[in-house]
Amino acid sequence: MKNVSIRKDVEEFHNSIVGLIKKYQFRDRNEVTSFGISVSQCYVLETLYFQKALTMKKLAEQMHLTISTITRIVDQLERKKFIERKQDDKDLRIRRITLTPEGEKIFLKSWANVFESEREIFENIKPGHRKVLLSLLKDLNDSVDQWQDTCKINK
Amino acid sequence: MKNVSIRKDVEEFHNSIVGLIKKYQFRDRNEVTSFGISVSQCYVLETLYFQKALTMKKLAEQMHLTISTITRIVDQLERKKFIERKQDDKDLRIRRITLTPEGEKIFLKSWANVFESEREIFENIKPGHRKVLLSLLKDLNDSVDQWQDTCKINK
DNA sequence: GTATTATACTTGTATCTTACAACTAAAATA
DNA sequence: TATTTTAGTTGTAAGATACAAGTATAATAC
Repeated sequence: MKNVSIRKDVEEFHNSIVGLIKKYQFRDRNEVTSFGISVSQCYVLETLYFQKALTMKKLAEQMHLTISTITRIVDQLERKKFIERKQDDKDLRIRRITLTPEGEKIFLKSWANVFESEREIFENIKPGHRKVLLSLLKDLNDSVDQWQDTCKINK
Repeated sequence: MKNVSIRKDVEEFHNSIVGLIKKYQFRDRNEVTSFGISVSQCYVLETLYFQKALTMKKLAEQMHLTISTITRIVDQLERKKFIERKQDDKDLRIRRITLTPEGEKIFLKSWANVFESEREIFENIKPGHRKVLLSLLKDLNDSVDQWQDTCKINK
């Protein structure tokens, strides 16, 4: 009986998560790409906006992508002059990626858009539930991190 | 003061959502693709498993993709013999997509995998918080739907 | 009852996404 | 100094996605 009910819960959980992912991917494609950058490109700009001068490796970790994938995205952004690759002074293997002023500008523009929709979505949630939601989303993020860590250990 | 605090909340909300999306995409790429199907393909199989004989249009709506994208994914799955396109009896324009036995088999296999990880993630959440999380995730889904509807009206 | 319009889907094309394996260059270690 | 490890790039290949243009069928309009 206990097992059946948790199974139902996990199913419901799964459906909600999958639903959110599909909807948010759809939202991002529509809200971001109108600014001449792709969704992945925007994520990289966002990451660089909040954490300056990251290496390719750090970027890959934060985006949950391989370094080779990051190389391609960074290539695209460099071609568009939105970021710069600079060699590290001490360790010549390392690239430090930084936003250019244009990159910052385009990011803020597209971000304003996304932020506005995020605000509308968040404000559809009953005021009394908002803080709880934020706290549970944080827990959920931690929980996925934890799961990923135990996965790595098993491999 | 009120505005500043809601702005902070929305930022936190945004970060949690983006974090979840990246992590879950990563999870899905790794858990699903080892079975010889891609993530999108698996989503289509899942949708068809729970709702038999959908049309291309219905599939597209549920996946939040265009019909032309669905055509490509369904092409791939048909080539692999995991689904069948059948013409509707009454309206010859309409295709009804159904899982083949092999399609059902491969879906259940990959789904078992995903389900297991979903269970682990869900069980990392404190037991007392689980029901609340489920309920809030549902609210959040509704909220995104609502936002998308108002978007459509404005266009 | 044909002519027009709308619907359901497919195809051509273009760009983005992503990973793996093989490579280069630099640093660390033995 | 020789070997191994680390950081990153490139070749290659498959998938993901949309838009616009096309085809076939159904619905509507007159």
